[in-house]
Amino acid sequence: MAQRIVPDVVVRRLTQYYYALRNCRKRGLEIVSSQLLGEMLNVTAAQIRKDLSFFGGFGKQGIGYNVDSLLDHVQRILGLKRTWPVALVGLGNLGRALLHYQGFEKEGFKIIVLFDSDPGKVGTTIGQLEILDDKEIAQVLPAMGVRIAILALPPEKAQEVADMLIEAGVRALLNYAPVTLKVPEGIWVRQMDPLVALQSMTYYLVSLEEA
Amino acid sequence: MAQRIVPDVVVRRLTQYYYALRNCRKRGLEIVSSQLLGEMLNVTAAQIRKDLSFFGGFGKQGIGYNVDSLLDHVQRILGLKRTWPVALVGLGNLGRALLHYQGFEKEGFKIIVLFDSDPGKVGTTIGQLEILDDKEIAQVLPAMGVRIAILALPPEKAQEVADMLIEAGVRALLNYAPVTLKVPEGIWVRQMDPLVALQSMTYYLVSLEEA
DNA sequence: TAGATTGTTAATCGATTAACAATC
DNA sequence: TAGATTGTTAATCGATTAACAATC
Repeated sequence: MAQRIVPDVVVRRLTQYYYALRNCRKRGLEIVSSQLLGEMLNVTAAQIRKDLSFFGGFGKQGIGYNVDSLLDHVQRILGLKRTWPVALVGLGNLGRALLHYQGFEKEGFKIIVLFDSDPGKVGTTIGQLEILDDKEIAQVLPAMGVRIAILALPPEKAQEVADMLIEAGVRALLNYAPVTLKVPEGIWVRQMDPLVALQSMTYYLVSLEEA
Repeated sequence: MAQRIVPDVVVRRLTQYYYALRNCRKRGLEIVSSQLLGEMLNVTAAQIRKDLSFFGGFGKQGIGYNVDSLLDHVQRILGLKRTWPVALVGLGNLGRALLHYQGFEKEGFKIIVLFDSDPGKVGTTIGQLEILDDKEIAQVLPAMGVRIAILALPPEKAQEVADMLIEAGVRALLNYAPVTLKVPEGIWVRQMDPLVALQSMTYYLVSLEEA
């Protein structure tokens, strides 16, 4: 069956369903209805059923969804049933904090290679990993099968490094640099910019004061 | 004139316009058209005009928008013409990296108070700031007029701390903990979860392989 | 004046919600 | 069987885009 095109907003919600379902499992629930799942996530039951129907019929009429089975399907759809090797570029304060964050590995994202441009850092080792020079990306990365990179570097360097990474086979970028990256079709970028997030909330704080 | 209700998606795009306009100014542009702005941001010119029209008419027919003037308007609308005091909760690796990040202060967000629950950290000082105990939030925060808090703490504690912060006057939460916070109407949360971001990209990586 | 570009209205598109037949 | 809940279609809602009169 030809896969319909799935809106990105649905894919993003699917990650929420994934966490909600794990929560159900932790609570010992065997069956969950779209109703209950919706209450957990503040979305309508209809939306959950609609979203899931993009990928198949996973429930039973009159019953609901088997938590384990649906969780398994969602994991498979999102590609979470494997370990993804990840490149981390930039080992300043933020980069090092990300490297030490346990959550990535717990969820199957394993940082296997580090890059930085600072000659003072290149060649040094953190844990098991040596910091390589940015310039080596083209040389070492393709053989590693890395499709995901985390960018934790200054905004001036972000575009240049992104270009090199994409050239070396990376297809998904988690970008902490406050820059809108220009990437070709077929490359995915998620922006992790705390300033943008704050600056869109201050709008509401102002209108709060005025009210 | 009664302010029409502005969709959140418009507010978020406004932050993008803000950065694009700064870019224009840096490049020495005096005037910019919706066309050019759109090209810089990969949105249509019509959308930019529509978005701006929520707030007023800032351009001149036949000419375009004055960069300085529009930038000024956008800053005012977003509440970026002042300094916002910020509370930071959680001083693990991530919290400390955020504290040392220069970008916040440059953009007018000043971290003025630190909280943590670890007795080993409470009472110690980073830079000018002493780390206070989470339990003191209710006591010290209200007098400070802090409306914005950054949460960089373990998921188990996030909801509890969020509740205390809101009780103490916080209205906007930048949440790095991988938890969907339950907050009352009128409180804004932006989720900064790298795992969710990665997990929604792997979906596309999988379909890439299958293609 | 002629050309350009805004601000706004109308048309289109897509996403969300409601409704309900199918069925467990 | 009666009650519950899915999967799907149709209705609604909202956001984006196109078009164009106004006007610089």
